[in-house]
Amino acid sequence: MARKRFDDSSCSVARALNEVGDWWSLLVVLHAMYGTRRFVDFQQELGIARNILCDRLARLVDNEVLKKVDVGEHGSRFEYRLTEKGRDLFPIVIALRQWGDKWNPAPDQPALDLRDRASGRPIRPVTVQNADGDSLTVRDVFVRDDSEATLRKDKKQTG
Amino acid sequence: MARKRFDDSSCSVARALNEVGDWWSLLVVLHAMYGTRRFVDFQQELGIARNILCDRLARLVDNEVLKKVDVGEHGSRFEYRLTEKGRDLFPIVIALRQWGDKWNPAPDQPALDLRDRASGRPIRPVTVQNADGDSLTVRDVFVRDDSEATLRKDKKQTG
DNA sequence: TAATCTGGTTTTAAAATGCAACCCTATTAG
DNA sequence: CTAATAGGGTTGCATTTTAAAACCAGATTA
Repeated sequence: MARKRFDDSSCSVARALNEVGDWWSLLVVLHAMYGTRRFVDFQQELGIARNILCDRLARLVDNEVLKKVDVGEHGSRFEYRLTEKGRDLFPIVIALRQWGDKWNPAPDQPALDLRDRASGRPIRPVTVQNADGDSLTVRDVFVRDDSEATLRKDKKQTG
Repeated sequence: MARKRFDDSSCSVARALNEVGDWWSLLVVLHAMYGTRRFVDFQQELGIARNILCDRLARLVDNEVLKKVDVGEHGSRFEYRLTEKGRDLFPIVIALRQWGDKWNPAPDQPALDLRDRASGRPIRPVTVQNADGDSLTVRDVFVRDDSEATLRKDKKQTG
């Protein structure tokens, strides 16, 4: 049988992956962040099959990550632009890029150098931080269980 | 034909997605961060097919996101534990969770409450920051092109 | 000795993917 | 005015992946 979906999963990570967790969607979002807006440009830059690109764009529009804008200009009639929800994927995309650059660096070319437009200086590595802005590892955090405040049972859950 | 792979892509995001960008891998990593280590536990918590779990665990071990440890204890003979590379996915997983909680909140239950173990206070939203620690949007950054320092040509590239 | 647990592999059917070909509208070239 | 071309898709088909369930084998427990 076919791929399982997580639409109604109690885990928000699973629900997020349901919207942008397949092979192409996040790459489409990435290129949209770099300024790509037109169907043919996505297609050529990504090397994605046209029907798959159609499907991904439609799904991203359905999920309100992109919006489809009718621009009546010569030839190119539609543009796909990021919504606020889509732009909000920025930390995820950058964190993925940094992880890839760190652990699977391209042998020949250097890592992409992203900089703050205002200062011209490089951005920081994306980290999880506490209220004071100190970076935390997975071992530095705990889940404050909801039931902790009321009743202690049924701990294990997907998510 | 089958799924395209990005092993040799010049884009580090594509290479990262090649390792953890499918439907299950990141959920496996997520549960590993929550403490899951044994095959059967992953299988039950995720509701994943056993053959797919086998494949994902093997791929994650191949990519050095997990390591397979032989523990000769009663019954459970292997454990899958996160490597440093795997633990380094922490910001990505948390950013995904926060994005999911923000844009697709579960109707009934509240968002997972992650806290700093030391202070007991909630963690911050994961953001991209400049050198001073100020949060940046996608519009606040630019790519310092490598060729910018030498020669200005051939701008467009996957990644 | 039988039942059970762990960690798989095999089989089978349903989806997803990639490629190429086709379609329709709007623009540009001649 | 007609032909060629670009944008944005849709359709058909062969190949891969996936999911589910059945099966398997070594070690432990009953």
